[in-house]
Amino acid sequence: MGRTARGSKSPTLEDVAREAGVSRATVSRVVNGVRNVDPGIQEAVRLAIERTGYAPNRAARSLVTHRTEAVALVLSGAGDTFATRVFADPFFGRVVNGVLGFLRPRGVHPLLLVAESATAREQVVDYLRQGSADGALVVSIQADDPLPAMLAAAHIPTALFARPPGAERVSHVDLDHAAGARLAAAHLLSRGRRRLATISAPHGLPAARERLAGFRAALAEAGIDALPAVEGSFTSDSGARAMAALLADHPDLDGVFAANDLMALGACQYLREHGKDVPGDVAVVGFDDSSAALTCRPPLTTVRQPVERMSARMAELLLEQLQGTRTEPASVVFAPELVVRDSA
Amino acid sequence: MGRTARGSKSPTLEDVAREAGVSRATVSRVVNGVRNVDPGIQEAVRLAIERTGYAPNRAARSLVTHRTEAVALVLSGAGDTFATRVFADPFFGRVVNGVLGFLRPRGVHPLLLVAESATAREQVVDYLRQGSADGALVVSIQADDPLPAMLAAAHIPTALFARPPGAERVSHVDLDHAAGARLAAAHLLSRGRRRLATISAPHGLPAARERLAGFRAALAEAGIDALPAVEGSFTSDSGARAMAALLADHPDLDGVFAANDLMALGACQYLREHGKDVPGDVAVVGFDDSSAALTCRPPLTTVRQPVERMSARMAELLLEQLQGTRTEPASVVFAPELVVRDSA
DNA sequence: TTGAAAGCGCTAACAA
DNA sequence: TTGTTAGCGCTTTCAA
Repeated sequence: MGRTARGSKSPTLEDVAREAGVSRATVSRVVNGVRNVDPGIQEAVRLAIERTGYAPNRAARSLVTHRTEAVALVLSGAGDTFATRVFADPFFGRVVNGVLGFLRPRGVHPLLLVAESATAREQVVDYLRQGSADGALVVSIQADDPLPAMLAAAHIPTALFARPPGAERVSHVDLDHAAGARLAAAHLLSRGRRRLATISAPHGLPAARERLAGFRAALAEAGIDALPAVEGSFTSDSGARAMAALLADHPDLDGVFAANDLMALGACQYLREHGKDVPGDVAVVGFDDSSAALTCRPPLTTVRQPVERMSARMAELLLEQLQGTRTEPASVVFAPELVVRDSA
Repeated sequence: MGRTARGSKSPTLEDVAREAGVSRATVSRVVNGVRNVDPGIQEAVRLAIERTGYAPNRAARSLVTHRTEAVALVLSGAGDTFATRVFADPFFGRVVNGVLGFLRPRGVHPLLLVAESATAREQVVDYLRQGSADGALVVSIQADDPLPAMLAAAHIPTALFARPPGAERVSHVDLDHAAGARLAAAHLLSRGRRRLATISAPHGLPAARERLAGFRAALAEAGIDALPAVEGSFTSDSGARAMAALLADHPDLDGVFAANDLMALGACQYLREHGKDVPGDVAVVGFDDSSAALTCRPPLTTVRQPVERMSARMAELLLEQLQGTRTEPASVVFAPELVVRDSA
C-alpha cells in the first residue's frame, strides 16, 4: 500500500523516458544535471517530468550511489528526560540552525537521533551501519561518551561538537573554555571585584574542568590565589544552593562566576532574596548566553559561544570527509566572547 | 571476526548465505524474523551474520518494500530564527520525547525537517515525495500554514500537532484551548479576583482566539462582562508592554491571564518593578508550563498541555495510516490541566 | 550525444 | 521448510 491514492503508482524514470521519447539514461542525465545533453532534448525531458509529476526515488538512487544525502544529527547524553532537558536550552536550537544553514544549500538533510542510553546508542550505530545516513554529527553532552568510539569502530564518518573523549581521533569543533573563563575573570577584575567565587559544572565534564582551570589561572595572574568553589549541576536550583553555601562561608564575596546561565540565574535570585544587590553588592557572570540570561533580573553578563558557526563548521568537517577532501581528522577550536549586560 | 577491513565493501545477504551454506532467501527470512525456518539453520545464519558483521542495506530493502521505517518530524513556522525560537521553549523537547517514546519501540526513526519559508516547504514536500520517509508529523506553529495542504496534494500520509488550517481533512491532535482558559478563569475567580484582564496571543492563531473566547465565556458565566484585553506576541517584552498598557487604563486590576508563560513572566516583572505584589495585588496565570514558569518569581500558576501524550498519539495516528488500520482522518482533543504555583 | 544493458542488495512470489 | 527467480528504480559503463 503506497502513499499514492487511487492505486496509481508514482511515475518512474521509465515513464518519463517514454513520455519524452528518449532513453532512461538520458532522463537520468538531465535529472542529475550531467552536461552533454542536447538542449532541445533537455527541454523535452523537463516537460515530461513536469507532465508526469516525476520525483526520483531515493532508495533506488541510494542503492547504486551508496549515498543518501542525509546525515544523522545525534544528540548524545544520558537520562530519561535527556531530550527534554537539552531542548529546554536554546543551545540545541542554535546547533540545528547552524547545521541546517550549512547543509540545506548543499541538499543534505539531517536525521534526528537521540542516544540517551546504551540501547539507544546501539540503535544509532545499527541505523548508520545500514546506510541510512552518510555520516554522523554528534553533539555530545556527556563525560566519557562511548558513542564516538562505537562510531569509529563501525567506520562511520563522524564529526563531533565537543572534545572527543579519550584518545579518539575524530574531527571535532570545540570552544576554548579556558579562554571563556578568562574573559569572565578579566571582566570581574576590571569591575574592581577581588573577593571572587565560582559555581562550577560537574567535574566529570572536560569542559567544566577547563572553565575552572581558566578562571583560576586568570585570578592567579592577578595575584589572587584563593577561590572558593562549589560544584553545581547546571540547574537553577543547584545554583541557588551553591550560592547559599558560598555566601555562608564568605559573606563578603563581591563577584561570582557560574559555569552556566541557569546556575547564575539561581545565584542571582538567591542573592536578591537575601538582601544583596546584583551587581551592587555581588557581580555575577554566567556562561552560554542562553534565554535564562535575558529573563534574569538583572539581565546576565555572560560568556557566549559561537554555536551557529561551530555547528556549521562541524557539518563542513563531515562533508569534507564524505567527499574525500579531508583524510586527517581536524580539531577546530573557537573563541568565546563576553556579552556584557547588567549583572556584572 | 568480521572482515571489516578498510577497503572491503560491507557484507551482503549473499555473503552471509555463502558463509552459512544456505540461500539468500533463507537469510532474509531469519533477518526479518519470518517463522518457518528450521531452528538449526536459524542458528547457523545468526552465526554467519555475526562472523561477517552483516547489516541489512536500507536502500535495497526500501526499494522493494516501498517503506523506509522513518517518518519526518516537520517543524513548520516562519522566520529566519524560527528554529532558534522554537527550540528555546521546552515545548519542542517534550514533543520529541513523546514522539520518540512511541516510535522507538516500533523501530521507526524521525527525520528532522524545518519548514520556515516557502522554499523550505517545497524542499520538505520534494523530500517526502522522493520516498525518504513514510509520512510526516507536522508541528505547525503558524496561522494558515500552507504545508498541510501541500502534503495532502502530494498524497503524503500526515498527522498534525495543531488544528488543521482551513478545511483540510487530516488526522491531528490538539488541546482544548477554551477549556484551558476556563481553568485559568475559574482559578482566578476562586481566589476572589473580579477585576480581570488578559494578555492574548496573536489573533491570527486559532488557538489564541479559542483561549480568549474560553476565558470570556467563563467570566460571562460568572456575571463579568468587561474584559480588558491586549494582544501580545509571545515574548516576555511584549508581556511587559501589554501589562503596562492594561495597568495604565485599569489601575485597580487584581488578576491577569496571559496566553503564554513568557508573556506572564514579562507581566510579573513589570508588576513587581512598579510596586505591585504578585499575587498579593495582582494574581497572574500563564499558559504552557514552560521553563519560564519555574524561573519566574514567584513561580507561575499556569495551564499545562499533555504534550508528550499528544505527540505520542500524533505518531500513533500516523502509523495507523501507514498500516492501513485507519482510513478516515481522526481528530483527538486533549484536556489541559492547571498547575498551581505561587503567582495566583 | 545518446541508448542498451548490467547490476546495486534486497524481498517476495512461486516451485520444489 | 528451503531455493530459484524476478524484479524494485536508479546510475553507469560501454557501444554506437
